[in-house]
Amino acid sequence: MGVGSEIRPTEEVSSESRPTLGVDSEIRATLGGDPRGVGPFFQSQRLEIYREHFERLLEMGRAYPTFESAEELDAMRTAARERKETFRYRRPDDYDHAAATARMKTEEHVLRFHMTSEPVRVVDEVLGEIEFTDQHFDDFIIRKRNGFPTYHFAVVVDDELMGVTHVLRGQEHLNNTPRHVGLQKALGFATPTYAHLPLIFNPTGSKMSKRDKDKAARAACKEAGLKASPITSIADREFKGWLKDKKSQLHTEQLVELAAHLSLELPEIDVDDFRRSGYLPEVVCNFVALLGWNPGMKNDDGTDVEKFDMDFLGEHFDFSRIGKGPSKFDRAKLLSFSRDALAAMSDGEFESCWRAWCERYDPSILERLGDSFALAARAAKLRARTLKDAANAVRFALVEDDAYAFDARAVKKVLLKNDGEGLNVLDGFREKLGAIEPFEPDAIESAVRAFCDSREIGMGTLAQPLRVAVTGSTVSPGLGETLALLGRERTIARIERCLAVEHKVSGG
RNA sequence: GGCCCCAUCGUCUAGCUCGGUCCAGGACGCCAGGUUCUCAUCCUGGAAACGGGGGUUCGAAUCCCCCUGGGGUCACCA
Repeated sequence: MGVGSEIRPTEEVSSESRPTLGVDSEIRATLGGDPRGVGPFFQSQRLEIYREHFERLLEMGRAYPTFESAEELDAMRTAARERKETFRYRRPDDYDHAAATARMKTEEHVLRFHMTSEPVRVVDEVLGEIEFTDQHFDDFIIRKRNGFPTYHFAVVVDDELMGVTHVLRGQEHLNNTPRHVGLQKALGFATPTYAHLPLIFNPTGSKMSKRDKDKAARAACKEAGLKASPITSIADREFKGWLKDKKSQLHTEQLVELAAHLSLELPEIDVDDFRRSGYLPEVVCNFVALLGWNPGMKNDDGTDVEKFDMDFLGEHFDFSRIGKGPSKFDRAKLLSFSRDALAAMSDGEFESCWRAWCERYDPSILERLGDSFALAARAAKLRARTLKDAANAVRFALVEDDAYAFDARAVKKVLLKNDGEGLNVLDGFREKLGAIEPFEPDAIESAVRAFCDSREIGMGTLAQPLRVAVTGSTVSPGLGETLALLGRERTIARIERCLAVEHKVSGG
């Protein structure tokens, strides 16, 4: 969801960027820097800026070089674990700064920040005051062997230079805060206001992560026993590497294609995933805001205020009402919010939203519906939980007239029962079809009603056989809408096909 | 394991700051009815929670302590 992430000016920003509530596009638009002089936004281009601050820290003795290899550090960690101790890198008591800085001129090294043992008090807007006392601070790395700053160093410098006053991030960053504060103090920077937001979990209880999509896809691939890449957009070699490395990620486009190939529903994680799944952006915003925050207001009918827009959020949002505990992402409730929002739209609004979604994600729907799209939108609106889901309501109209199957139970119950009463009624009504004018929902329903009245039968006695005849199932939108959507020709064709096919069944 | 954070129905939460109006309210989901040509919608009703134990108090969901539970974090990732 991007909530736990920070948008950092890293080397990887362009490939790994996540559109987070529209912020990303702005940042990308100014990658080279902006009029305030805060850019450039590529770490490689900022190295000179960082270098200056590394120097300062080095001079005041708060930064120092260390020369252990990654393997040596690993060994030290393992040894510490065996002694049941937490591994902490601390500057040796006999550390000789002059010697070390001389040595760093010729040897590969990393730079570490020397944390003092002075307690760090963090004032967090949602958690309150937290004191990180113990001497458990370690001297963390601020510059890697390759000369690039680590995240901890980069955030602190970048935030200062960008004039960042408020840092909102996931609670997973809470333990990093004393490091950042320590760095800020050493560098003489101001400490921004911190607000650590509660984490969001999957219904299973695991942390919601952008890697979840890869995880799901990987599991499906293994399930299917796939050894080689099934699609051209993923090179075989890349595919195999991805299968093996649990931390690797494919591009969204590749994942989407792979999921389609496996008929797998990818979990929605990024804002874009939700859009693809047919959720309105404003609904997602509303829902996510409600995870961990609550306006604490009542509606006139005594229910809680839960549905609101960005304006409301802008006016009422405040840190003090943010929950402290993590929350699980409840798909069912999101779906409910989504359905309500779609249903609350005018027919016209829904039609254009759905059309836009189809254009972007499934143009074939547009082609198949053609001029009937508006009618289909009307039929689908009340039945759609998401824009993606909308097509299901009118699925019957998307297939060829002889390509849908008749549900066996429906046929038995609706058409064949009572010596084929359904088929007889259907046959009787078929003749009336030519006379309905215009062939639109209201007129069609009137005709159905009139026919039933004249025969003194209930609406259902005709409606259900008709529905099964033209859709193959007992479920569809209102009868008028269903028939109108197909049009007169197709309706008649479908009824005739049904009568022909079922004749054999009932005869046998 | 060390450190840090958290703890009300299955889920999201209101209530906790200023203890009594809370035998705990709402929403989603679930169950049972009703309306309707099916589905969906809509309406009515229902089951469902203050993790446990100690305090403080006339009185605790609300304050304090302990336990338990959940989570986060311990990288030359961000």
